[in-house]
Amino acid sequence: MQKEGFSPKEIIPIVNSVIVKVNKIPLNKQIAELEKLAPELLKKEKKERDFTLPKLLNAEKGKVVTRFPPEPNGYLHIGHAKAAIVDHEYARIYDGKFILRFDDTNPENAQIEFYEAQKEDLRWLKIEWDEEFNTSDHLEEHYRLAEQLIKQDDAYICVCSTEEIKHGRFHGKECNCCGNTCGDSMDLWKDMLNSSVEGSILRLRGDITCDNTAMRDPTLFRIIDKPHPLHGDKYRVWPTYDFAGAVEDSISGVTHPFRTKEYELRDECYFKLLDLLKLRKPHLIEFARLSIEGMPVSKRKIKPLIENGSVSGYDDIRLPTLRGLKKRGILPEAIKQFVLEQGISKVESSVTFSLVAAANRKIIDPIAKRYFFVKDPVKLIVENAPEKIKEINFHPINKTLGSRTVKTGKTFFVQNSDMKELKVGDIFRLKGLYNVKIKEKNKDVLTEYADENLIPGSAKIQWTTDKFVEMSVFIPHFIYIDEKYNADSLERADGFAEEAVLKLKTDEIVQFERFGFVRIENIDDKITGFFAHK
RNA sequence: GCUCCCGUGGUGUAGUCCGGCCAAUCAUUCUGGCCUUUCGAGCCAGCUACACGGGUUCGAAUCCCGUCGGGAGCACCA
Repeated sequence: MQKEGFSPKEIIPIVNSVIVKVNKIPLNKQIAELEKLAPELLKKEKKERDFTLPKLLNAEKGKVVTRFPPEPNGYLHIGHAKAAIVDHEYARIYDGKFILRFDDTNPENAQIEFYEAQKEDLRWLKIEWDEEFNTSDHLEEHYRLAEQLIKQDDAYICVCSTEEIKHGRFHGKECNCCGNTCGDSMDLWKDMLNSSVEGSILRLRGDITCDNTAMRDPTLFRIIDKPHPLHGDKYRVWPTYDFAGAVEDSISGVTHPFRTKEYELRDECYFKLLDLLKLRKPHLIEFARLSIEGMPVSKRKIKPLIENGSVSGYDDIRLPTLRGLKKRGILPEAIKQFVLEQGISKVESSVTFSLVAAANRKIIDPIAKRYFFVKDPVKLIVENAPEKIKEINFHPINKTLGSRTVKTGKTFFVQNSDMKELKVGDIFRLKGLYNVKIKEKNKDVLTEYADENLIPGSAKIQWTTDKFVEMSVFIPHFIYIDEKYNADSLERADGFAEEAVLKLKTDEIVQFERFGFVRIENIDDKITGFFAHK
């Protein structure tokens, strides 16, 4: 508009006067007029939102490299899944490379079993990596770079106590070690590596008065005299996260490293280190941690529960670990969908589990077989019951799932809660079978056969015959409420399932009609269910 | 205390960089209806949001200043 010589200032008054005129016309005439002039403006079309991740800055097809850098110190949870999925997804979108890197530079944390366990978790998520390595395998290179920093006098050895260092950093005061020359530091560094000196650390010469406290001469290397799960006693000087993370991202060619936003303050340190080392600088991106309401992710909260037996282990269905989610019948595809829906914003938020459930339901509803499970069963007798051999489909729409055949007599079991809703004289339908009329409600419920025609609006409830299978379904609830462990977080629903569930195998996810989606597990020949969601 | 990040309906999220196409997206939840031999799915409708206060501008969710609220960091843990 301005290009054509008009300015908004000139046009706005004209527009305003026209609006006044148009508004004087009755609404229905306005609509009629618009219908003639531009009918397309009257339709409001629904926009579809796609859940692809936003474009990456400085990204070129074929040249994007991402990485997922877990510390092998536990099983992966939904938070890891977010990082891994985002990393993996970007590499895929840009035809790039995705690296799995174990950040195992603290022998006190790294544990041998978790290298493989985490890979299993990733494979279950259907995440494949193009390259895999351990940061601990690059230690010699880290040492070389450390020495480079010392030679440049950009780092120095500090032998002060933790307390002194803390104090100095807090008040922005240098310690005496800061005056160490590069010669001094190099000698002390060699001592760290080769002798049994204790307590020395290598510190970056940052800025002890910097507003960003992460820059107040952060620790780059420290001594940890503990055998490493992969390298044993070979090394005792280990890089900290600040050093190892920056260096590894750079030298392994990562172009777009992602991390959670609690590291944001360390960005400055990250880039300063790479500057001093004359290494390539990747494009760092931070996002908020992902947390699900009532399902804590932190080890601080989960570990005690495992140790005191409040939960069965890291695969407890109340936990947001990948193993826990798997156990309750959440599919990896649903987790991926859920994560991508959340995107990579920096807003700290707590998401309801129903978003996970919705994603999962969308996938399993069309393919999950339906079965009858009767919670808190009561006996139901049908007078004049015709003996039937009835074939009932496993799915209302998806006929390829087949059917089962049930032989019925006059004894059934139905849910106590359903019977409470009905009174003597009511007619309801044994779902898939026929109608019955309630005659008496005592300990058992006495009914009589009441025709087979469908009665619109009547209750249709699930049932079993007297050939039932006793089983329990475990239902998870919030494990933490207001920062407190919820002792009622695991509910057990006991009841009778129809005989056909005996043919189910471990890991099958079915729907118990009017109950919910349940993953089946055969434990010691006893069939058990784990509740996923409604 | 200091520094940094964040603030869009009940819950998430798009839009914020680069002001106008935003009487604000999509999902989920909830409510009502339709449909259905499930309380599931599907379909339709509805509710509810730019934290607050100033400023800049013809025009602000978007830019500036301030306030408030939430989070993070101030580790020899990542």
